[in-house]
Amino acid sequence: MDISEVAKMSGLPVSTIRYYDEQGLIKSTGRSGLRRQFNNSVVERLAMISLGSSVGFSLLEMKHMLTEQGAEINRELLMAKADELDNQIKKLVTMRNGLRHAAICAAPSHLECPKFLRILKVVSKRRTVGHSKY
Amino acid sequence: MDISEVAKMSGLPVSTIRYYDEQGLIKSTGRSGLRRQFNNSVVERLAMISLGSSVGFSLLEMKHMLTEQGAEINRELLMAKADELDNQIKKLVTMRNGLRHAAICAAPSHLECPKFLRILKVVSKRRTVGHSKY
DNA sequence: CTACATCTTCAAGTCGACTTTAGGTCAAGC
DNA sequence: GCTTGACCTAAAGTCGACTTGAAGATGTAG
Repeated sequence: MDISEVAKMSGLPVSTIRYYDEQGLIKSTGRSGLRRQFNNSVVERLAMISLGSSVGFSLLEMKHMLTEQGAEINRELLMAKADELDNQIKKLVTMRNGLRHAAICAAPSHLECPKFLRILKVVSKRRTVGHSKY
Repeated sequence: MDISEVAKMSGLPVSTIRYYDEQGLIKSTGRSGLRRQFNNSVVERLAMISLGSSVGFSLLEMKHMLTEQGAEINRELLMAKADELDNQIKKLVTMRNGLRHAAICAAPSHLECPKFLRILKVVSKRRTVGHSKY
């Protein structure tokens, strides 16, 4: 299938798909003339990449996670990434609860509300989901 | 307090603090000579900003959420952002479960595992936490 | 009073993740 | 056989979030 078909099915711009190809995140099955050809599986792979980046993984990280033929190291990596996500989820929940509270709180400024301030104590310093080896 | 003191207390680089000041995310209480002076409250504000960006909010979004003197519109905004986080949390949980499963799954490639593929169906198209008005 | 550590500004540089642009290729339909 | 539309590459541009660098000002210790 042609790249525009992939674009339609995945909802991603053609330019992005080409970019992911260049970066080695996806592979075409070959060329027809100079046109890249893809099979259906690339659509799932793209969905996975989109999900990954939506939760804060870099393209490089996604590349490592999506290597073909599950190697040992890969499974460990996946577990490690899952743990990172657990951490991240805690932060999100903290922030969400904080926001909901702030929205109904009577304190003049959110930063003057003790309940709101308490949530800040939970925060660690990491800015993104993953900074580990991969 | 001097900027380097703020840096020490917040764990952020001086350059970042100056940058946030330029961007209007924080305010100094004034200058002593040409040196910015800050009071303790800026440390909580910085913690809040860090938390926000760690969960995917842009600096501009954080700026809107942290305006002083809770205006009506602000509380609505906070609720809206909390809802966005709820969405985001669902995605994180989905991804985490998917990763954990993939790590123990027997399928040769994760993308061949039906359970793993199922999680992809949950995915929406949003890449970041917020693309709303603010 | 002078040295110097610490601040200042402003401009330019970096990085990831793309997008845009310019110029070129090719299969298909008229 | 020529036009057209979908594709191609390579290079440059963009955007957010900072960092770095150069050159200058200032508070404080000796």
